[in-house]
Amino acid sequence: MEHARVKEILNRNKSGGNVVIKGWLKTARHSKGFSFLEVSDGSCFSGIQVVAGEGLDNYDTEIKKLLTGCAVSVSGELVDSPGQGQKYEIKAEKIAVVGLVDSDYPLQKKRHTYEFLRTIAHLRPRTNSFGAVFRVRNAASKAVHHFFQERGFVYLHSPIITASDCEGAGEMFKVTTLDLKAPPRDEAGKIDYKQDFFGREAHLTVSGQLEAEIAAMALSNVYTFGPTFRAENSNTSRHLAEFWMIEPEMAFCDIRGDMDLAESFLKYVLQSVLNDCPDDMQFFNDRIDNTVLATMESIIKTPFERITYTEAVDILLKSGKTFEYPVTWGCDLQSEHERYLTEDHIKRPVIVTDYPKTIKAFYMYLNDDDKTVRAMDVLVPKVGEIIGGSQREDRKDILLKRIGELNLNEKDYWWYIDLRRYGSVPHAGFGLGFERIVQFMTGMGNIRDVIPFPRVPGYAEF
RNA sequence: UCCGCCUUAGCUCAGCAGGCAGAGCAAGUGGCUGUUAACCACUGGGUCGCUGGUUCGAGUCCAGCAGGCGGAGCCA
Repeated sequence: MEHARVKEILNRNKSGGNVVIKGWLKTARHSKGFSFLEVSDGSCFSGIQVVAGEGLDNYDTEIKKLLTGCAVSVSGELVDSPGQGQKYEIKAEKIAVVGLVDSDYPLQKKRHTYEFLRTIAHLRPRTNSFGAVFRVRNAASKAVHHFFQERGFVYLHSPIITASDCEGAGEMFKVTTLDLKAPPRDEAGKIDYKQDFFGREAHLTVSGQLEAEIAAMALSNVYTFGPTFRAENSNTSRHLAEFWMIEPEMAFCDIRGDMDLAESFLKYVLQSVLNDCPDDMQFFNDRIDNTVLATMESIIKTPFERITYTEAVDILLKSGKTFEYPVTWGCDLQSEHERYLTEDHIKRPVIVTDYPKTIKAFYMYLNDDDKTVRAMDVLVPKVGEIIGGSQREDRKDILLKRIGELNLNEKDYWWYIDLRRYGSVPHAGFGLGFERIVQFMTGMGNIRDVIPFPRVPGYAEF
């Protein structure tokens, strides 16, 4: 008899019949003559209570000794539970002990700190919190693909190793097979990367955007969703050295279409997670952050505010608030500014557009004022910037001028410039850190707790 | 990288005025016929982060280092 998942059993509309489940004990309560075992298989937030009586042939030898964490296979009858707190329970007819635990099993029935659980990342998926996090992460991931697939976007696998050092977004990890103790040198005494694996310097990708633009110029609408690496020495609750990024790119699209896509994307993913993981989301709302459900629902319902950078600066100047970093037109918006805009002033997500060209990347579309570019940042309460995007500069002469102004080397961008020579069209896209959105939905304070195995400066265990 | 706080049993934490190292949970043993972080009793469990200093005496005071956390910068 094939075994059932706990989720399916709990969703049944009536008890009765024989079931087989396999899972791990969340807790075991032993009394004289019988035991209650709560078995979880990760299929949903809740486990199911198993009642084991002393009539079982291995009751004295095995069942009585079961501890939290033991793996079991249970077959029995699904019955209505007379106790409080659960609809059904399983009256065990046979319990096979599949895997015992040593007595130093670190997970207990009480609350653990997230700091401690990070040190046992191989066991933390078994906790309520992390089970819920990973199910929500999965649901969000599924929603990302569904959203784009339903709209005819092509999933593009952009490279993880890149030899172009022109991506320009942050510090990169080097990829090499050279002997670091004695690398080959050229005549000037510099490391000779011609002898390296790729015949040139190579790095882990910091963005798939430029490759996504290539694909968009043929397939019209594409998206990437893959691992991304930043070698920055960032020690914060919002940064990882390895994270997952989503980058859609649309041909024949301007900044307005980009904003529309970003807004419907966020709403879609949030709604999908609410639909797929109601119990997990209820848990986050009850135990982690009692505003997550209300915030998500209001984001889904309310149109996002849209303001320009210039308007944002005005709002900040007129706010009467003193910020640690003073606001002037031309400065980059700091976390405190973004938070004031989205949390205090507008009180919902806001898309800020048309930033000064001096604080944005070379590839963003230059406005007619010659001062601002068609960039857009989506700011949400609590997290701040969750999406950053832009309409891309599709005019070759202006792109070349911008590359010159920023003292970049045209040669490094030869293929990117080529795209502006061969059938160039207006196009736009954005980037989104996947963990940021999972953080936002779950209310988890530290980004290290929404990815199974976090990589941060000084730490890559597991 | 900068600023601040923290580090005592497997976990969460007390401890003070510088004078024998504590509790709850977990684990072990026993008890209990419906539990829900079950309950009751008993037992075992410690390099008080590391190094140095002050002192008759340091978990406690001082310095340095390491690790963790929070905030900031960089950024998604």
